[in-house]
Amino acid sequence: MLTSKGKYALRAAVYLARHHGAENWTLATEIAEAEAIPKKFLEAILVELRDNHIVTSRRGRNGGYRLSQAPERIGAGDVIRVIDGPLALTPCTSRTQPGPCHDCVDPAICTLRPVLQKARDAIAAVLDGNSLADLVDSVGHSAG
Amino acid sequence: MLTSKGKYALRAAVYLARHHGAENWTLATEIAEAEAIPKKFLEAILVELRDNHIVTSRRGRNGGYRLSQAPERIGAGDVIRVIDGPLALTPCTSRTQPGPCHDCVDPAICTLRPVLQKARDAIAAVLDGNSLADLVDSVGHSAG
DNA sequence: TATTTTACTACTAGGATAATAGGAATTGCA
DNA sequence: TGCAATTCCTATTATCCTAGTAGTAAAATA
Ligand code: FES
Ligand code: FES
Repeated sequence: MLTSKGKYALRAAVYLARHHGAENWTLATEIAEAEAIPKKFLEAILVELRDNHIVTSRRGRNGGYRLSQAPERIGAGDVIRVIDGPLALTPCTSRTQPGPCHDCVDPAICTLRPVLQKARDAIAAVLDGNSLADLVDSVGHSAG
Repeated sequence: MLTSKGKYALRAAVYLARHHGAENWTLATEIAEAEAIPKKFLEAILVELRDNHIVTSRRGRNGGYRLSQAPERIGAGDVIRVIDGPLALTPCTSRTQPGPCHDCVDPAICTLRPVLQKARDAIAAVLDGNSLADLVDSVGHSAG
């Protein structure tokens, strides 16, 4: 399951994708109200997305947030990874943040890993294969 | 990510699959030692698996645990669902425990659901498509 | 009846989640 | 220059979840 934070982040990103334009800065307040996300919580999320180069921010009057790249070039998986961590089901099958499984007796002959690896690949294929732009016009008819 | 509990459960189930036989009862202690799982914790896990008809138990001397069905008929996803909950990334995309997403403004026109639905289907295809028997002999060459 | 083994109930330490609060820093405008 | 808007930063909090541990009861067998 995604965390609320992860869902908020994805919804905010899709909102920015929907309102994406050359010099179009969107206010945190606007996103918070439109998507019913607690404002202060959303601010923290946007800062994390900024630190990970998903969004760009501008302070002061006429400030706000916008996507760092075109919505077509940002995958749903990119946003989720930043906020909720790796898509994989175990450290040993993560491609972006690989690590050892401390609780597996002998990782070299682990019987779980092959399946979990396939599961990760399947999840990543879907989440990385759908950009924010895809999500924007996916209501009712999701893309491949 | 799976929880440790979920991984323990899957490892225990694979152990039982590897030692599956007509009247072959395996001790919790044996599994715990072989898989380096805290014994008391494993007992609690096995009770949950029993309550959900994944394993069958027998008390007293010569007691123990065994799979309720042939290893070929139990999917990896079945075990994970019991211990870690739905495979889906959101309540709205769960097939086994569907529920509303309280934090989505209007679920009827949710832009996230189509992709998340595909993600769930992809995960479920892998995890339900691989039985415990598949896992047993999957070291190094995972099955389709 | 003694021993083995599962079953049940209760408890705990630590960490993660989902926020909230208050103010500092920056920018634009009058 | 000063004010207002807006992001940014640093705590703090309540609640739940995770990963166990401890002790005992119940059942089956020899
Ligand atoms: S080594 Fe990662 S699940 Fe076994
Ligand atoms: S309704 Fe479930 S993610 Fe929007």
